[in-house]
Amino acid sequence: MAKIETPKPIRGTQDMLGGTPDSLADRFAHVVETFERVRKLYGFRRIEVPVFEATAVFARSLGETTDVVSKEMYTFEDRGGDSVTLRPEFTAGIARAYITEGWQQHAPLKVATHGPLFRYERPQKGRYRQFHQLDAEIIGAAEPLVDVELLCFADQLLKELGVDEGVTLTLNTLGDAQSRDAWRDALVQHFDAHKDALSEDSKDRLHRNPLRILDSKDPRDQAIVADAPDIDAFLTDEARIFFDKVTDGLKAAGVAWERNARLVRGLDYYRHTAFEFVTDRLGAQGTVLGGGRYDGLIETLGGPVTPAVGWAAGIERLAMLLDEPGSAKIDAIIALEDDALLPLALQCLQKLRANGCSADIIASGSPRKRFDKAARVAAHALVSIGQRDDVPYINVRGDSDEAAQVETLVRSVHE
RNA sequence: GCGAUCGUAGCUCAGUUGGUUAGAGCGCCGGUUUGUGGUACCGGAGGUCGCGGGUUCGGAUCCCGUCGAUCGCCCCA
Repeated sequence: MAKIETPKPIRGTQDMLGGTPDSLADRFAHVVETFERVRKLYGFRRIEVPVFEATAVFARSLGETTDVVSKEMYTFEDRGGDSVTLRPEFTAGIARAYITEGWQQHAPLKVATHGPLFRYERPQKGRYRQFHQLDAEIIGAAEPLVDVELLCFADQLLKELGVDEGVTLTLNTLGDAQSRDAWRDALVQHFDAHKDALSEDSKDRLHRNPLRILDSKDPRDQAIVADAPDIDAFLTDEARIFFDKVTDGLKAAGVAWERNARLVRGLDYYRHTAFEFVTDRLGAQGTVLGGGRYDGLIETLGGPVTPAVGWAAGIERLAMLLDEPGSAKIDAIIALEDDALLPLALQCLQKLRANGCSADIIASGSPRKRFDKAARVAAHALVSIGQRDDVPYINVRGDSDEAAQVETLVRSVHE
């Protein structure tokens, strides 16, 4: 008989198993739980949006020339012949839902979600083809206060996760459409003048996405970038005032930040506030949480002119920054030393669980060695069940409060 | 898409300049202690040495290709 070959997992996907002290699965869950808790503190409503959308949703809102759209999307034709795409990010789908589901009636609307995203990229540390993000958006509010609130949410989340050490908020403004366009023109002019000295990548970026030259890592670009004009000189009065209000608000709220005049965002729809929480602890993937204001996006998707701000955070990246949570002990582990007593053991198990005590049982392998196995399980109480001279016994070992409770419950089963 | 490193039991890894039936620890299964005992002893199962070619009398070991992993470029959370 030919051996059945097990299909391999898809490149860039991960399987995660919890239950060990350093397990990614447990850290992952902890990040999501913390997000859910803090999200409620800030009054963000929970939403769910589809994992796939009509391709146009992403192509139009992210910009056709962005790398994400031009070469990283999982796009395919469904059986009906429609082009659909696995979401590479959250914002576009949420903006679409805002328009098509009549969520405008709730504006200003604070929403949050989390889930898997898909991008066809070369996997490396902190970067996967199926990855997961936390996401928060405020739609239909133009005030800088809202940007501040969103950043406070992000800041508190990182603090509660205990990853704020070594993570800094870097902030910039891209101005309004007028400011941004003027700045962009000036940058193109500047870089075009030094075109020959630019790296190959940046020559390409010059036409495709000139703003991105600013954060090029290529040494050849550094000197030219250093002389490039900042956005500040091109800000309209309104854009300047807006940014000042955001920074004043952060100061009042006690959120630490640093200005990075070179910070731009990869996607076309950003305006005004742009920010990233960055760290040097994740290799090449420095950004742990990033976002900004995208006032033009909803209009681009065929909706009414609607201001909005949002951010997304990589769950895997946050999980990697978490200090080892330490494996949680279960309350009781039962060692079944005589299979004849299985019914009694089951009664004990169910009694414990029904009363809120976590419990598990070792009942496989040599009965003799089951106690030894159970003793190695991280548990508050070790319950051994067996019989001697045909007399059943239950022993409970452990000296914590949890162990005492376990003993009481177990004794109540077997009198 | 480009570059570098790596790929041996379920897991972590040893395998000297290519040379007989490829090893260890952990885990798994069983046995020993007639015992209330977490650390002991003995035994067992489990490997197409990622996959495919090539060089050679002979390849886990050398060469090429391929797939995968890791790290970086690009891009981004």
